[in-house]
Amino acid sequence: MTKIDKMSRLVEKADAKSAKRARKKDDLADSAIAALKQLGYARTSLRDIAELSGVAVGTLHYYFEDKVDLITYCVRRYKISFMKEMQSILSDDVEATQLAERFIKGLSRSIRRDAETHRLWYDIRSQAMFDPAFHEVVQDIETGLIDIVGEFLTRTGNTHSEATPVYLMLDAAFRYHLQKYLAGDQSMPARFEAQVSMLLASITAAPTSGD
Amino acid sequence: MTKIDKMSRLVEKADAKSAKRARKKDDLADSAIAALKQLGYARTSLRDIAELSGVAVGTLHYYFEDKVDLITYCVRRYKISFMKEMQSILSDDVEATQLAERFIKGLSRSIRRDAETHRLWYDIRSQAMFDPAFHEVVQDIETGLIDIVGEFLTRTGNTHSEATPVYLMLDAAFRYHLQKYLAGDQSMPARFEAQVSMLLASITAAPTSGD
DNA sequence: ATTTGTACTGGACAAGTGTTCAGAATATGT
DNA sequence: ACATATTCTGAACACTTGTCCAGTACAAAT
Repeated sequence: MTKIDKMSRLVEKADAKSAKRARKKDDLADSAIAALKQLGYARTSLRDIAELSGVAVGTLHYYFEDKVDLITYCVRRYKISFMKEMQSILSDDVEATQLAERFIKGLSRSIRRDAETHRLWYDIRSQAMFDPAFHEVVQDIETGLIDIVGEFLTRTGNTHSEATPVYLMLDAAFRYHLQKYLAGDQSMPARFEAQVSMLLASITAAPTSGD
Repeated sequence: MTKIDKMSRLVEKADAKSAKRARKKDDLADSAIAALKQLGYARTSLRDIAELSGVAVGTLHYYFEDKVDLITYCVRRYKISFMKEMQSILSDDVEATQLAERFIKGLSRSIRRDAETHRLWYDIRSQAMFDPAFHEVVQDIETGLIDIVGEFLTRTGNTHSEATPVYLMLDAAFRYHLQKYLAGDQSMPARFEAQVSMLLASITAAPTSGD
C-alpha cells in the first residue's frame, strides 16, 4: 500500500465521520424545529429541545456552539427546504400563466401545511432587528427568496419588474394570511391566492423603473 | 349642599384620582417603551424597566396586571401616537398628489426618527403568532392601520383600490427598509420613498376587484 | 485485550425570571 | 392632630435559563 493510498483512506474515514456527524446534527435540528415551531425562539429552552430529541442537554452543546447557533441552523435548514420546493415548481416546463398559478398555489399550500414552521421565520426575522447575531441568516435567506422571485418574474416574462418590490408584496401577503390562518380563519389560504393573483396582475401590468 | 352636589363632588374626586393614576401609568409606560425599544419584548425584564423608570419592581405590578399587560399597553400607546401623526397628515387640506407625497414623507421620517420603537411593533406582532395574549392588540392596531390607508386612498381619489392589499404593500416596504436602516444603511429612508411612490403608482393605476 | 478517541450524560452553577406581599412612606380627609 | 387610604418598596419565593464539565459508555484501531 502506497503512502497516497493510506492518506486517501484516512481522508475517506474523516469524511465518513463528518458525514455521520452532519446527519446526526440534522436529526437534532429536525427535532429542534418541531419544538421551536410550537413555542417560538424566546420561549423554547434547550431543555425542551433536548427532551423532544431524546438526548441530554449536553449533547446539544456537543453539536452546536450555543443556542443562537442551534436556532440559526434550524431556520436555515427549514427555509432552504422551502426554497427548494419553490425552485422545483419554477423548473416545471409549463407556460407563463400556468406557472404563475402553480407558484401561487405552492405558496398557499405551504401556509396550510407548514404554518407553524413559517412563523418561526418571522420570529427570527424580528429578533434580528434587535440581535445582530441573526443578521446573517436573515440576510442570506431573504436574498435567496428575492432570487426566487426574480427567477419567477423572468420565467413569466416580467423582465421589467424588479424582484425586490414583488418579493415584498408576496411576503406581506404571505405573512398576513398566515397570521390570520394561525388565528383560526380557515379561509385564508384561498383568500391569499385570490389577493396575490390580483396584485401580481396589477403590478406586472405596469412597467416599473429601476433605482 | 344637596345630596346630588355631594355625589357629584365624589365623582369629581374619583375622576381626578383615576386621571392622576392614568397619568402616572402613562409615565411608566413611556419609560418602559424606552427600555423595550432597546432590547425587545423577550429580553427586557421588569427589573430593567423598573430601573429605567426609577421605581421598584413592585410598582410596575401596582399599575399593570402582569408583563403582558404592560407590554401591550406600551405598544398600543406608541402605535396610537404614530397613527395620530399619520391622521394629522391626512387632514391637511392639499390636493391629491401633494397629499400622497406628504404621506410617504411622513412614513420615511418615522423610519428615521423612530426606527427603534417601530421594531417593537414587529416584535410583538411576531409574538402574537405564538401567544394568543397578543392577538387583540395586534388585531386592533392592524385594523387601525388599514383604516388609515383606506382614508388615504379615499383622499387621493383611489376609491377602486382596496385598503388591505395597499396596507400590506406599505407595511412590507416599511418593514424591509426599517430592517436595513437598523442594520446600518442610511440610504434606506430615501429608497423607501422612491419604492413606495413607484409601487403606489402602479397599484392605484390598475383597478382591482373586491372580494 | 488494551489503548485511544469519539459520543454522550446529567448534575452543578451562577445568573436570571415574573410575581407576591408585609410593611414603610406618603398623601388625603376630617 | 389624627386616622384612613393610597402609593410604593424591595426582600423573598419558586422556577427557569444557558452553559460547563467531570465522568461514563461505547466504538475503533492496534
